[in-house]
Amino acid sequence: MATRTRRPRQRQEPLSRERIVSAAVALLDTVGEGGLTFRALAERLTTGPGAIYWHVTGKTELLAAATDAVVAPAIAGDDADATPQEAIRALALGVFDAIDAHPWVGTQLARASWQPPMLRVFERIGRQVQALGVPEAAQFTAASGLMNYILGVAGQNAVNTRTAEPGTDRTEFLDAVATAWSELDPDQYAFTRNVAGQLREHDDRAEYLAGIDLILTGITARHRASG
Amino acid sequence: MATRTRRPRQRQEPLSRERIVSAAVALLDTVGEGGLTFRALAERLTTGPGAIYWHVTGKTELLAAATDAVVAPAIAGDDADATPQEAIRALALGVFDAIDAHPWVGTQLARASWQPPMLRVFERIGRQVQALGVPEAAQFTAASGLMNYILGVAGQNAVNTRTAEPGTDRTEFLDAVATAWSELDPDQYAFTRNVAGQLREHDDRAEYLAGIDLILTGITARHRASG
DNA sequence: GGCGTGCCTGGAACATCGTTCCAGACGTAG
DNA sequence: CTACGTCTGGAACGATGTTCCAGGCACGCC
Repeated sequence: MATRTRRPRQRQEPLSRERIVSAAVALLDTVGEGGLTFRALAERLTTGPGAIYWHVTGKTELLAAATDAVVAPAIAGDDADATPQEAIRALALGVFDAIDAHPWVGTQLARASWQPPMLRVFERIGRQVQALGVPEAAQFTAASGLMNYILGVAGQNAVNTRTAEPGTDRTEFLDAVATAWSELDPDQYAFTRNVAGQLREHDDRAEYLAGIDLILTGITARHRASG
Repeated sequence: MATRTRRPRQRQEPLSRERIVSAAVALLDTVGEGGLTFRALAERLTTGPGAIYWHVTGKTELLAAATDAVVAPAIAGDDADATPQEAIRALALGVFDAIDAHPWVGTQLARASWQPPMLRVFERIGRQVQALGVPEAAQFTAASGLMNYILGVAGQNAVNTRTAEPGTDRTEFLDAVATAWSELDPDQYAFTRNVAGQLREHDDRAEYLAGIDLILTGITARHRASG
């Protein structure tokens, strides 16, 4: 009988950190944030909850790893031949699209900035801010301003997709909110009522970019010869 | 014996929604987000968990009510005689200070925008954006840009105070992060290393306001005669 | 005065979660 | 063949949000 020594356990596959993280991502994508359970994860991997803890310290680390696994590739582009503005826009869009594809990432990014994924974003933004000619003393302010805006939108997108019931479409949800807005008290909420229509029609992505541009305009306008 | 008819139950006080909410705020302030438990809350009110559910539908509503109770008074000022910029700054500072005093509010605001507290902020910001002379088509973008920035900072403040161990001071925490930054790989994280010093010295409040000003500059610069 | 009715209480119980524990299977080195 | 360290997975623990329900209390009606 041939030696079966080289088989990697005769189980299907030997359960590794990578397999766990990718199963977690799949679970999060299909069942949402609340669906990531060590028991559900164990079932998906045909094992028990205890086995997972051998490869991962806990849920916090697992979520961080899952987030990094999704965001890292999304922001990996080169800014070689692009204006600083274009590079920042591209970077911001990378984050946006990652969240759009995996809504749970929004919550996670907002909760765990200063960790690998967002730290990478911060570094990339900072370099472009430098390239923009912002004086050194103002670079931190400019970069973290952009970061905070991005994180704010991240959280909002997460909220919007979480609030919407699983079945309903995103446009239905916006429609519902817009309708609620237009029924607010005309005295107390004059402005909100007024822009309810714009909320209904607006394009998330475009609006997001417009916000980025607003900040970029502010940054460049302030640090120019005669501003 | 005098009639004891008019006494409001001879228990201490008859347990009302207000009493529950204010106990929840007190609990959140002392023990943090994770400390708000229906059991702990019941003990504080010398009752059982079940009684609370008669006045409040669940934890979500309780958190929302607690947040509103803290934020509503914090943003209740009149913008009568102030420039739009000043009014927006004052409003933003109101939110900031509320979060500073009650860190759990940050998480909550970021999670539940489009609800009473943040809706009020949105309305107030919107009016000032109007007063700024922003054309109608761009008002929604400007107002939600500001909102998203505020919500981003809200989330970050919450993260910063949550991450820091209960005992450590905030400056210690910043110091630790700054040190970690300055020990990053010089090639991969040149910019981040560079601004580590600014992170250590920076004033949260001032930095926050600077971000607001950046966006305000962007808004006004864009919508001016020859922009 | 009795007495039912409905608001409100609070303790027990349930389902589920993150996490820990541990007996044992597996492959490898001696 | 045996001993050991790696890895498994099911059971069990403590805590949580929530539901259930038997009972207490004040008030309105006879």
